[in-house]
Amino acid sequence: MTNIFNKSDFFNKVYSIVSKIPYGRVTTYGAIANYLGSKKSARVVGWAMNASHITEGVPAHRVVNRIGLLTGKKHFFGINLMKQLLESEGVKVENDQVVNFKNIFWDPSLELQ
DNA sequence: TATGTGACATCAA
DNA sequence: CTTGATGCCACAT
Repeated sequence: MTNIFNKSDFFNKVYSIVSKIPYGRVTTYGAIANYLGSKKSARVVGWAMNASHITEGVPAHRVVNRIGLLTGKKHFFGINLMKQLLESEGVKVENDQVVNFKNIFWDPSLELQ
């Protein structure tokens, strides 16, 4: 695979990982940050998502916080968009929280290999 | 250069 | 259970 990260690694790494999230699965900011080596850098992952609206191939709706809460939904076009996208993939969302989150959680450090 | 903010996570009280 | 504080890194002003 071609490495697009030369200097600003974090952002591009985040994009790379997020774009690899399988259909119908979700992951967390912390999991990504942890995979990148800094477990406490989850905020930067969030920042990357914030800038991802200009980056294609980044399904930011598949990234939620550690409890499966759609904290970033308000940053989408509409409030319902994030939920709609997830539900259209088979991910059930109730009260802005992913149902069976544990079940569909996708951990890059475990499954990306 | 310094300060503040943020789609988070974790711990202490 | 809730609230507050701290760490982390990039970006905006």
